[in-house]
Amino acid sequence: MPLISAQPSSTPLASDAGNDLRSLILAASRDLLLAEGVDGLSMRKIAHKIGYSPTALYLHFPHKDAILHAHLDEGLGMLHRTLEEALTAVDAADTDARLRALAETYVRWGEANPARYEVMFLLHPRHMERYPPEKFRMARRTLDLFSDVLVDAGFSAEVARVAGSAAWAQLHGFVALQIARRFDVRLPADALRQTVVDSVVRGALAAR
Amino acid sequence: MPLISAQPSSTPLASDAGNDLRSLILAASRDLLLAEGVDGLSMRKIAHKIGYSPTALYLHFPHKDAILHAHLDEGLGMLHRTLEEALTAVDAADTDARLRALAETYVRWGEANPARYEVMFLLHPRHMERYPPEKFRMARRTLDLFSDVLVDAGFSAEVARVAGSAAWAQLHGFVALQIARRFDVRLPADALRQTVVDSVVRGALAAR
DNA sequence: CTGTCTTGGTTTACACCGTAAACCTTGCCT
DNA sequence: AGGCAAGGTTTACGGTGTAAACCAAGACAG
Repeated sequence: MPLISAQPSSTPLASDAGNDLRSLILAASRDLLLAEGVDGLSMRKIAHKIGYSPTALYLHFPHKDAILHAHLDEGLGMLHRTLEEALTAVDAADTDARLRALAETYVRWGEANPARYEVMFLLHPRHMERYPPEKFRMARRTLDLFSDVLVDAGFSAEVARVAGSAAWAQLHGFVALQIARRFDVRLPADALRQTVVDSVVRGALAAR
Repeated sequence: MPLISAQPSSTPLASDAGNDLRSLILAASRDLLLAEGVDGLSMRKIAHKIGYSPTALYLHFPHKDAILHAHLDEGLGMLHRTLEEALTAVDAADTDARLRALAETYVRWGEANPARYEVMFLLHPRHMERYPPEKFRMARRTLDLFSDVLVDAGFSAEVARVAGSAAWAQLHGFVALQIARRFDVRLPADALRQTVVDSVVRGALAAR
C-alpha cells in the first residue's frame, strides 16, 4: 500500500481499468507522456504522481524502457486501428484512393499525436535494444497495411514489401520533421503535406 | 593550465588547428561523438579526455548544446559541400539527373555518417531551443540546393520551395529509419534506397 | 615595488536521473 | 505459533548538466 493515496488518471483508458499498481503506472506515465513528451517522463515523477516510491515501479516493469514500450504498443494499436478505419471509408478497388487514405491518415495521425509518435518511431535506438523481438515483428503489421494494398493491386510480394517500406519511410520523414519543427514556419503546411502524400502515392504505384 | 596533459585528437580537422581550449574541446567532443554517438557525449567525458575540469568547458561554450551545435554546423558544411560536388559531376541541363544526384548523395551521406546526421537532424527539439536563429536560416541553404534545381527547371519559387522541402523530408525519413535500424533486416537495402530515391525524384518533378 | 583587476581555470555543490540491494511489514498457510 | 512470500520502502551508487564560490598567476597603475 502506498503512503499517499493516488489520484486517478485524467484520461483513463480501457486498458488500465484494473486498480492494480501496473495500471496506475501506465495511466500516470501516459499523462506525463502526453503532457510533457517523452523526456518529461521519469521514474521518479511517475512514482511521485501515484504516491509510491520510485523503486516500486520495478516490481511491475523491469526497467523504464519497458514502460515506454507499453505506450509504444498502445500507440501502435491506435494507429493501426485508425488506418484500418480509413481504409474502410474508401473504395476497395481503387488502389490510388486506398494508398492516399493510408498516407494522409498516417501523416495526420502523427501530427495530431506527437508524443505518441515520438515513443513509437522517434525513440533513440538505445531505448529499443530491449524491445521484445516478437513485438517488433507484430509492430510491422501496421506497415503491412501499405504493402497489402500493393499486393491487392497485383504487385509481387517482394516488390510490395519494398515499396511499402519506402512509402512508410517517406511519410515518416515528413512527420518527424514536422514534430521537430524543422520546417520553415513560413512554408504552407497543407501544401507541403499534400505534396508529400502525392509523391508517396505516385512513387508506390510506380514501383511495380 | 590543465592538471593532466591532453592527448591530441586522432583526427584533427583544419577547423581546430589552434591550441586553445576551445579547439581541444571541439576535437575531443568530435572523437567522442563519432565513436559513441550523441548520447555518449557528456561534459565530464570531454573534460576528462582533455585533462580539464568539467566546468572549464563553460568558459568557452555557454552550455552543452552549444557544443552539439558546433558539430551540427560542421556536419552541415560537410553535407553541403558533398552535395554541391555531386551536382558538378552531372549534366547541368538534366533536371532529373541533378535531382537524382542530390537525393542519392544525401541519403548515402547520411547512412555513412550516422553520428553527424544524428546531431544535425535527429536531435530532440529540446536541444535546438537555443540554436541561434541566424544559423538556422543559414542551415537551410543546404535544403535550397533541392529547390534551386527545381527553379532552374522552370518551377515557380513558391512551388520549388515546397517541393524541395517535401523531397528533403522524404529522404530524411529513409535515413532516419535506416540509422535507427527500424527496417526489417531482410529487406534489401539497395532496392529500398533506390525505390525511395526514384519516388522522391519523380515526386519533385511532378509537383510543378 | 606594491596593490588591484582580469583571465583562466578548479572545487564544491545542487538537483536531477535509472536502478541495485537491503530491509521491513503484512497476511496467509501449515 | 512459525515460516514464508508478496508488496512495498529506504538507502545507496554512479551518472548527468551546470551554478557559485574560490583561487593562482599575470598585467598594469600609482
